[in-house]
Amino acid sequence: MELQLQIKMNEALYLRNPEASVLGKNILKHSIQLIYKNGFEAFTFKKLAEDIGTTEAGVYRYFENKHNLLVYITAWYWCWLEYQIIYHTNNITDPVVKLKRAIMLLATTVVDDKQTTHVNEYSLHQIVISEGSKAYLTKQVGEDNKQHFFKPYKDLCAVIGNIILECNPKYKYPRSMASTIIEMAHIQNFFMHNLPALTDFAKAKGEAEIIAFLNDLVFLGIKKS
Amino acid sequence: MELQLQIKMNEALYLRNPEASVLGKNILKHSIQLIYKNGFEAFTFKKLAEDIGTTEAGVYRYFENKHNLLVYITAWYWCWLEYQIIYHTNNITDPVVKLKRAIMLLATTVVDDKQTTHVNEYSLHQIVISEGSKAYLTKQVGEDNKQHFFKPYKDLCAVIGNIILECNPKYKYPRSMASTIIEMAHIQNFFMHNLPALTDFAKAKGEAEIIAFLNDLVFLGIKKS
DNA sequence: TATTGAATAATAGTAATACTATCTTAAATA
DNA sequence: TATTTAAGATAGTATTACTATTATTCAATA
Repeated sequence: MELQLQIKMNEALYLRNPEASVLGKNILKHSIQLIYKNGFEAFTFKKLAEDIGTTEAGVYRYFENKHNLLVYITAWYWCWLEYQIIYHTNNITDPVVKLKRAIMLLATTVVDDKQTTHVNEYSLHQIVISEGSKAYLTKQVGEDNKQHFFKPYKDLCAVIGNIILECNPKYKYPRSMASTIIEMAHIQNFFMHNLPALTDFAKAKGEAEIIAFLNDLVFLGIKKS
Repeated sequence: MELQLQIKMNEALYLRNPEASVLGKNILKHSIQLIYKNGFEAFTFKKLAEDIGTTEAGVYRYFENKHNLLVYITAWYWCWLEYQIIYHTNNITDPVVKLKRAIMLLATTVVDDKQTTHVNEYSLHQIVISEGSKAYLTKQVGEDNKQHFFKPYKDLCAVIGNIILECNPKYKYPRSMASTIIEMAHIQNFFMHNLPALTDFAKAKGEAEIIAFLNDLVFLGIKKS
């Protein structure tokens, strides 16, 4: 049996649902490829269209602009990751073990998930690391937020925040700690690979060390006194 | 006596030293104004030139492109901040007090420094919060790093990392902890103002709470066991 | 079978962006 | 005074980020 994991996205993010047609799925697949390869700045709908074998106008029928497409694919990633975390912590009772598992999932290089043929999760994870924050670091963040573009990120943050509260119901900053873990899992990874002087991690065994650092940070930080 | 604080910047960042001429200083001043007001995406050399009363070509004689200008002004900020931290922790002997002071300086809204007439530190601080990471979140980060564009950030990180080591010489992640503090001082501030669900801070007494959170994070994290 | 409609393809066009080039003038310096 | 240097003025180009229009395909419905 093969389950098709379908993620329901905010309709305000697109003009036409990209997961509901062949062209739409191609737009997602090739966007992820191109942004991963050349970065978001160099990414244009024209290049994307050429890559797919359609026209610029074709892409514009799905997404208003490339910013919304970036928000879409990062939001998709947060949804997917929340699902992964809930799935992999499902019947764990100890919240400490749960939180450790969540941190591991956040900080580990993702392997491509065959359930979603039109999304390469590995590339998408790398995009979230390098380009993810550009989705909200804009002047329109307020407008975008009103349209609930960032709900998937907030939901993930809430899930992790709640595990933190399970560990220590008296901890005062569960959501800030959660967003710190999420951001740092990515930023420390980026620094390790690109600006290693900002970290204490060797590229070789990098990920394990990032996880150790985050575990240290969290469990010492939220410890009951 | 008025001391003129002169910050010596990496020469690879500019074509002509902007701090050495009236036009150059105007470019810095008005860039900061415009980027603060409209964001980096909407910022163009044409608009900047119009704002100053010069021509696009005039601006291009100082900076190769707007990316380098962003790197320049953020690097300037890191230099300035490092100076502030060193100045304000100068004759403090207790490293814990030192570190607290540094965190406060990192997380507090900056007041404009009258010593530097062509740089509005308040606006620049806001730019570093909202646009700062775009300086390194690019495909050229490797190239830029080879030219030492990010040295000021690394130096600041090293200064804070060393204070951390003074507090606990055995702590394993001084640099990652330092970059975490720096990044989080800004990101939590951004989230608090724009995506408050990702934090536990009320806009009202916000900054004090961010400082409390960071202190918590750091001092529990680096405590000798 | 004919008709409709939805998705897509093909083409064209525009304003703005991110530059480069060249020429002139004005000021500073040797 | 001659010469270098900075700045101003103007023009031009390829690319980007769109919008608009028309034509084609194909499947569902009357």
